[in-house]
Amino acid sequence: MTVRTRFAPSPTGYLHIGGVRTALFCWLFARNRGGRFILRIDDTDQQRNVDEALEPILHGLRWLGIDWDEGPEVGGPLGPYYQSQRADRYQAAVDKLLADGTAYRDYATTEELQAEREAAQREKRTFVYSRRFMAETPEDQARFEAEGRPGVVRLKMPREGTLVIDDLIRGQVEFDWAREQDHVIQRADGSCLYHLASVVDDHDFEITHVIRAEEHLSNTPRQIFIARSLGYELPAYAHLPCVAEPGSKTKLSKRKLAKYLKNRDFAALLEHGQKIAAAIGLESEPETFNPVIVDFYEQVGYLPEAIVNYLALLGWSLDDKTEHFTRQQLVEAFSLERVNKAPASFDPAKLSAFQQHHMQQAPIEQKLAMVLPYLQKAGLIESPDSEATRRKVAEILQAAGDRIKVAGDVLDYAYFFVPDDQLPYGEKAFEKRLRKPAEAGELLGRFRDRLAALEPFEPETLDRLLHDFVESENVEIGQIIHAIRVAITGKAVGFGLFESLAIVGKPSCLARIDRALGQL
RNA sequence: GGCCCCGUCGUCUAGCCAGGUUAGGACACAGGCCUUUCAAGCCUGCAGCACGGGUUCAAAUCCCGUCGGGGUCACCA
Repeated sequence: MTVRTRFAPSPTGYLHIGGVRTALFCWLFARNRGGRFILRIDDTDQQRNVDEALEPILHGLRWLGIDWDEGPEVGGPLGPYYQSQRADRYQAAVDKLLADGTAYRDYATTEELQAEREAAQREKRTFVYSRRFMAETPEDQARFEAEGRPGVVRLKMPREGTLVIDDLIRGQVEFDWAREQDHVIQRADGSCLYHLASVVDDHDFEITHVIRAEEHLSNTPRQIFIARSLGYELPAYAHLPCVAEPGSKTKLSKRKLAKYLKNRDFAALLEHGQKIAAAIGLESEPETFNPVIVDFYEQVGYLPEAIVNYLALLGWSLDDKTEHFTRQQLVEAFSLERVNKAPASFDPAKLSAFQQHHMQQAPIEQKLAMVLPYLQKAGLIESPDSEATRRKVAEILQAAGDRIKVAGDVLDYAYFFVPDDQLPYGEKAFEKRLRKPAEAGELLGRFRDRLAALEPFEPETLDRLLHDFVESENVEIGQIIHAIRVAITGKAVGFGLFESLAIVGKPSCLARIDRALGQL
């Protein structure tokens, strides 16, 4: 039997980090078993523009390399894959349920239902609908309709016995049928609700394993009831623990950004992103730019491999030591048996660590491709295709080594691209390294003259030059080196000074030193 | 509140099913080394079986209870 799994997002306009973890596990399981991964769009309740709201979700999944074998844009033999286009299938199911007596037409008003619910609460008993307005005969139906009552279709749930669900992750879970509600499956206007639609689609799409978040565990009895009533073979169920807030066990939510900002690591992650967004002129309001949303990571220049690796380890592990996986290794190693039951909280610091690790592994060519768009968007380079630009950026990347953690970090090195007369100086650094030390100006002036005569202008020759200089001047290297760095880069920190000077080039180095000296 | 689920360092986790480990790893944090700065790297350290009973020669592991946390209780998905 071919394994078939599905991920069923609603078109909400964004891809949530918790949602993508669910999608990833479904995908990994299908790929591990040589099966198919299906994308289904749960748009039964959508008024808005579905295509527009779906686009970021499809884009995010693609970016992460979570590809689907059937679904939007790729089609498939069992489509359509949009619930909004499958109304006839749901109607057929409702008709069958009605005919078999496992569902009924109900004419209770919202108020009447609410009254029953409150009464039950007062008497401290579990609410179950009295079925007072259940139409058992065509006569009942005619009467209720004559009264002008709106009718819906409800499930006629069993009122005794227990259900045992064999969950692949949680083991056997028991429910009392008597506590399950007669849920509405079809509204008065004929539209069908999620539970009915989901069960019908899982059957039609031949889903073998329903892998989803824990929040659906308590929905499972009614879905099993529907499936059984329709004579469907049940899929296997696997309920994943939820992805929780940083430092908590509560489900991660897009809306609680203000709360998460109290977490130091989370705040640092967002702030880092905002700095990059600002430099490339990207809007960064929380609706769209937010570490709970996958887009954020693409926008600031994370590696999809790093996100996937981190997310895979949120609730799953292979053993006691393996942490770093390639996509292929994950596919080979993944199994539902090793998924945890307890919620796993999202740790921004650990995500960053994975990003750093994967970035270190990335070849320079890949980093170059990642980084060029940022320089271009920031207006620092004209064309990313120019050979001279590529060579220069590659040199910077080489010299920067591990300092560039996300692609957007390349903007920390904007000083290699700005015109000499527009180089911004860090005020504190300039004060400390150039203005305050009494000898800094004179020393720097004399070093400038040596620099002017240097040929060739390379890291090795620069290194020798400076060491000769400090020896002949009889000063400590610390007395001059910081002054040079600030004069050339405007900053107190950066990668190797000699590489920096060589990349800036002799004419610019001299111009920048002259300008700094002029401001003392 | 009812029902369901869960509980090992601050966080992600290994170990639990088949009882015997100095309870292992990673991130974070602290200190050190390296060093022209910042990173990186290397070394060291800090820190955990929620609690209480029971079973047993022996319990993180099996059983019972308590406490704590989470999910869910829609004509949302």
